[in-house]
Amino acid sequence: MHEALFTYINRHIGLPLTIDEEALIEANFQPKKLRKKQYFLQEGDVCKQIGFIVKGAMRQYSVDDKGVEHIVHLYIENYWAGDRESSIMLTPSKYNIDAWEDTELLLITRAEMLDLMHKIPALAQMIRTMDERNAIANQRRLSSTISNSAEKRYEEFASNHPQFVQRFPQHLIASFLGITKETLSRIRKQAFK
Amino acid sequence: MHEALFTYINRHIGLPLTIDEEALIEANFQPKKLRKKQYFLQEGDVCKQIGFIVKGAMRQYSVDDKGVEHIVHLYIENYWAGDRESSIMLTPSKYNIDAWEDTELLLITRAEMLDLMHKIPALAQMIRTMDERNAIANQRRLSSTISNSAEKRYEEFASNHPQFVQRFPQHLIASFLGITKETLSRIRKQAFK
DNA sequence: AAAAACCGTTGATATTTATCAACGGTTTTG
DNA sequence: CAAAACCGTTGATAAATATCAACGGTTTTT
Repeated sequence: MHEALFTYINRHIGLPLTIDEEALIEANFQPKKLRKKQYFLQEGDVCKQIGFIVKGAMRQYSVDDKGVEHIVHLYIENYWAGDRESSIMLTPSKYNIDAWEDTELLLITRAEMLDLMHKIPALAQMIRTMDERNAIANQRRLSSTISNSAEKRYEEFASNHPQFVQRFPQHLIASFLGITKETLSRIRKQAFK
Repeated sequence: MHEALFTYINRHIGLPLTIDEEALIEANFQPKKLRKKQYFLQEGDVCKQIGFIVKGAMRQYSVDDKGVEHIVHLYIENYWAGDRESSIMLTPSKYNIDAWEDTELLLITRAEMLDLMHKIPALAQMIRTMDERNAIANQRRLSSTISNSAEKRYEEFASNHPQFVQRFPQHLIASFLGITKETLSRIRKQAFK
């Protein structure tokens, strides 16, 4: 099960991991299975661990006063799920994260991760790269959200992330884009002619 | 002029910088003055440097097909201005950054910064903290943008960032929030009764 | 000091998007 | 396998927000 993680890490660093490093990583990442709909994080709890997704799909969302869910992140294989703010600040999370499909995760706490990063420089490098890519992706999404119409936002998303479009139902994609499912349905109909 | 940077760094690390470290930093950050409206970065150029703002105010924005500006960031003292995506990927930027007020900056290239981070561990730690805070702020902004109405977004922004509200004109704040200046004007009028 | 640019506001109107309700066709669950 | 939950769609309507044009009061530039 840890193979997927080794592959992921090796793809993001210069020299491949040594046997010893792999052993250290294996010892620190705890496997966990979630069945569809099970929670990984619930609003109000502190996010103590982050999870690398080996297999499956998850979503992160907040729930507003009216009970409406707002999807802030969608995750599939090779993504890291967690609430960074809660995890770093040790504050109760405003988000829920649950499994959309049956999911296999590898879990690690922030403290363990920091420790591992000291022991395995390549891992530290990988995390930095991951953070950068993440920052870039967030910047793009933010920019798209404040600059573009719902239609353009969807087109952009669908062309950049076709895997998500085919994997998650439309109403989740709509929420992720900050629009209602009805509006997305109409946008797609429109785009089709 | 570098004093402001030392103060900033010391506020974000455990032990204060040594004399030698301060000298090294001073040697690597190049002072630069921009007059109001001067560009720091123009769309199409690669962002080669990032700038620490010692004094002044700047804005980062894209310009759409219709010529409308969309403000993606507003900066004041103690902020770092730059386009991370362009800087890391060495791709032409989609953004402009210019001085809203006369501004004093300290500039450094990415390569120089990475080098400095190796030589001064505390600086590396500071940058990591800065990145984390930034990631958290972006996450919050994104969440607010997809979940809240224009009115709520403005209220949240005004209460979290009063300095910006008093320092930048309303039409820039509006653009930053992804709404028009007329809508913001009406929201404020509404809120006032 | 005059001219020009900038800024916030307002009114009238158009466009975009949300809301509410209903439906038929899945898929999941007991 | 029957009931329930889920999913996407559509229509009618309402609400939020954008657009366009104009104004008076700054502030900046010449």
